[in-house]
Amino acid sequence: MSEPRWLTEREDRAWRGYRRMRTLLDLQLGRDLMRESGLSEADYDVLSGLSETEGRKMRLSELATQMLWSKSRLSHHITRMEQRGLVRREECSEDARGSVVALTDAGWNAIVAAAPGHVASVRRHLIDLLTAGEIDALAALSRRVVDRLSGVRAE
Amino acid sequence: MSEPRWLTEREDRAWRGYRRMRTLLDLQLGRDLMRESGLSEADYDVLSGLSETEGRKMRLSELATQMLWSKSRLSHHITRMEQRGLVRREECSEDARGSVVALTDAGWNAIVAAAPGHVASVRRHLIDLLTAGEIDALAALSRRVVDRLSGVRAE
DNA sequence: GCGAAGTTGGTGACATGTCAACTACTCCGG
DNA sequence: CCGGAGTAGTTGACATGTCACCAACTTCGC
Repeated sequence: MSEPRWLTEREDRAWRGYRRMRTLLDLQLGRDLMRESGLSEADYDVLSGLSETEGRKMRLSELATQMLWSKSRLSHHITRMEQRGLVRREECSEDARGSVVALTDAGWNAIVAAAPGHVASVRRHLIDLLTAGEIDALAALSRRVVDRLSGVRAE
Repeated sequence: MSEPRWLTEREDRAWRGYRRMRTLLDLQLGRDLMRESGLSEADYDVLSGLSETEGRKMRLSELATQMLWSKSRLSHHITRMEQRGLVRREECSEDARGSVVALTDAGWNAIVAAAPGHVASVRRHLIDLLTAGEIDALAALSRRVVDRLSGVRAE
């Protein structure tokens, strides 16, 4: 076992910076969103995912895959959102094992009401602080990281 | 209320990319770490923070501030780590309200054993996939975001 | 010194996420 | 058509984090 390649000072700045940003940004965006619309980020993501699909409904497993959530997590969360009237479970006609999550009117209204404020919050705390070059760098770099991780199931 | 400034396509790529990266990277790093050393990322961060201080001990509130954790969260987590023998609570001589968290030998050994693998994991899944320019861009951009959020307590 | 106000850390109730079964169904080779 | 393997979703037990509140202590104005 050879001496590990520790991070250089520059690499360490990037790594620690990324971690701090992640923590603070999440917290702030979540707070803003909750205060303005009573939704958690998780709620917002579910509603947002559904709102973008044809018919505003989707198979549970498809939604879970798209969101990178476990089926269990999504199932629990959908149960809670269903109790709040934001979504509705429907039977799946093609596959009797499956179920479909559909946006209710209340859910649609909630996402429509929340979106402008949320985008503004994302701009205020992140996007508008970045140069055009940084925007593109962030997109490129995260794309590369995500692609590699998506290909590698376990290592 | 005017039409909100939605994200442009480039901005959206950066934002969604960032979010996916965050989710996948966390998951993978956490898995690697847990498999190789039996520590969660939270455990690692606590041990790492303590290991870098003079005397390997720190006030609870100081550690919480540095880690950007709530005192409550840290208190709960320290209780759990204490039960596993990784840290120890000590009374604070200067302030009888306070307490000090100290690294035990087991905790020190755990972080020393875990660090090389964790750094390798961070390199493999993030740092080594980035160009030098991207490293610096990430450091600069996260610095800016963090600074702004640290100044703004509530908005 | 004293009492109000702030700080420190701990606690319990609760929200959320993970993991490992489990049920019900589909798919496929023979 | 049957039986076993695989898949979809649910569930319960448990780990973790949040929030509100409390007790103990410090600090500060008077």
